[in-house]
Amino acid sequence: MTTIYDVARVAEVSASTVSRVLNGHSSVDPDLAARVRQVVLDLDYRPNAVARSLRRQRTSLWAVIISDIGNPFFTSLVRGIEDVAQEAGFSVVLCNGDEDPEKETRYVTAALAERMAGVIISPSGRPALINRLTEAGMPVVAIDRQPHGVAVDTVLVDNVHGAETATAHLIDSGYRRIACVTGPRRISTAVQRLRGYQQALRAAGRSAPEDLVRYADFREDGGYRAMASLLNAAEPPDAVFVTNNLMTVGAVECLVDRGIAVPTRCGVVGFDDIPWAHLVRPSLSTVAQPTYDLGRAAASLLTERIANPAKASSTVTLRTTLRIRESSVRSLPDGQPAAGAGGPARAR
Amino acid sequence: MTTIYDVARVAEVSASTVSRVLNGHSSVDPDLAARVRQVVLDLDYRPNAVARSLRRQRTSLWAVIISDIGNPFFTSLVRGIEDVAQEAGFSVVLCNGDEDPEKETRYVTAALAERMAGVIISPSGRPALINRLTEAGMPVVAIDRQPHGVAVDTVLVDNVHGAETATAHLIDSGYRRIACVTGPRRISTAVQRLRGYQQALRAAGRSAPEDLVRYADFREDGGYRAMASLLNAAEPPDAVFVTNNLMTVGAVECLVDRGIAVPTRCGVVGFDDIPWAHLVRPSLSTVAQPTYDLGRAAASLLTERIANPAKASSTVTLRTTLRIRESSVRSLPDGQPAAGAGGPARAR
DNA sequence: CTGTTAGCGCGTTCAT
DNA sequence: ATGAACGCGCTAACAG
Repeated sequence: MTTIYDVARVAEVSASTVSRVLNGHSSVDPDLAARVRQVVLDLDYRPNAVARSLRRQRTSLWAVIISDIGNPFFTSLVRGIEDVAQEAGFSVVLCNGDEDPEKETRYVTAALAERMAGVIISPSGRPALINRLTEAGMPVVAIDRQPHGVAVDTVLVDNVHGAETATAHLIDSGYRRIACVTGPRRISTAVQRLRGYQQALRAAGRSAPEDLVRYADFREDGGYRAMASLLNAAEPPDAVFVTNNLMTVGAVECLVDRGIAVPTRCGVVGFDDIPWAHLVRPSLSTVAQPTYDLGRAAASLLTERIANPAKASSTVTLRTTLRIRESSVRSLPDGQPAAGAGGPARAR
Repeated sequence: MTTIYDVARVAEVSASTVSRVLNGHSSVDPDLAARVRQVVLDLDYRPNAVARSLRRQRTSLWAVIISDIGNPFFTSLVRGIEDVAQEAGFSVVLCNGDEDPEKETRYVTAALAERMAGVIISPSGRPALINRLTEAGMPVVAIDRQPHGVAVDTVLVDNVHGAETATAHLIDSGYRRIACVTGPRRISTAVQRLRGYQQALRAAGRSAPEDLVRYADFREDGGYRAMASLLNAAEPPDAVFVTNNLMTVGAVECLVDRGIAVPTRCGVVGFDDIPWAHLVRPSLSTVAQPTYDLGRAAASLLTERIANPAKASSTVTLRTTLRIRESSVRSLPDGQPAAGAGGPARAR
């Protein structure tokens, strides 16, 4: 492997000069610089990033620790992060936390050990992990989920408001026993979306009975089981608000398996879009998140934090959008079956 | 940040001893070792992986450069890789090549600069990239796609056979004008699956007319446009074999938009499963790949290659499985509409 | 079994 | 504007 000394020798300059040419921190005689650059090309010299990192005490790598690589919500997020990172001269490495605290811990450890430049994480619960990062002086941005009791830059959506809007829409559509399938109590997102659901019911003068609420794990199977449990109740719901995309898929599967027609016998609104939502029959009404922009916002916060480690931490909240499709509209005022945006004759 | 010297000083030993205790390469007096370990805990000492990598001239990171993080085919693959990597003591960083040669190049450069321990890549075409890696002595495994003219460990599925089976199934179902939507000519996977399609037609004594073949980009939009182009032909097909999952989704969308009933007026078989295939109506027949095992196989090859850089390169080929669902079965022998595995009353 | 010494490849002083 | 010297933190070679 060719080193900076090989380049220096062939170009007949010192290693310092080569370093200066490559990093442009100090001015170098143009002729020398040209000679160096030519030799770099000739020898196909590639600076050793490991040595550079050791010397500079920082790398140009960001760790993005997401909680489930299989969830399409995160893929768009990652694109947003990557685009900003590249502009700022960082490379992004993805770490699949997999909603598994142990895996997540391993990746946090790795990010620390590799002295990465920063971390963007959607924490699956434990505030201790975030603390380990911040205490080590690692620039951190939390995304999608609000860590408890830790001052850290955070990017969220208006979970309460989004859930409220979705639930209000179900009420307006004429559903009367509206259930909610939400995520683990330790995850802020699950709690906030449940709260929005409850507020909407109260605002409409309804009670928010606990027997219509289920706590699952944000996964497909969890959604399926929660829905099954709701349907087995003495008085089953006639609509359900599900607080993430994978659980929504599970809930719909359950309804299909039991032959319960959507939206006629049971209305459904999910949180997070799912890909190919338009291919699913009935097409699913969802609270859509600006995932790409969430990624961009997180990345921007991280670059700022890296540039200025002392600045006060901030929270950015982005707006959600209710996308009404078929699964939540029982009928139009004139009595015809609904065909909302994204309906059978969906526009491309 | 506490260093190995801090630990050495407090434990009243030399830095070498601390290193030996931590790495276990050489035996150390049990009492000393215990003392060192205690100090490590007390000080919360974390070895600097950057310094270690510089000194050892290798890291414990694998780069996994996948061609599209949004394609669920890869997510399961990644899990397989991660599981094996962890057993072997490596961490996996994911790089999203995004079917974009420029991005891919950047990540290959980064993997080289960071002196990563190895690379698993699904190359989006350019053999030059693989060459850059191997010439630099980087252990490499190609996955999903066969690089041209480069001797490198590779993990594939039996693309020709899988495509042949799928096409034969369409023939057996009574379709007569069977089209094929395949991927870019530069990607081996696209070529092989097309060849399987052609072989099946010839084996059935049919010609394989070029006007029923379309080359697209392995993405949803490409599949949509290819299908549209087929339907605009003078003699449109009555069935289509699509060589990857995202294009299959696009093709079905196109059929839905034009009101062409599947499988009645047009049969469809795709390659690669798609998630929630069971929620899509009609449910899609596909050639399923053992994605998790593909990942495991690639990771195993990489560990072997790292352990023995001189060994001859090998190719592992895994079998695919045809999953017949609704989209490819026009009717049962008795004339009733089909309800295959994964049909409306799908078993969980 | 342990400590001393050296050097991985760079970037950054400090002189000149 | 340039070069010499040093050290980032660690592990491997060598002595003892």
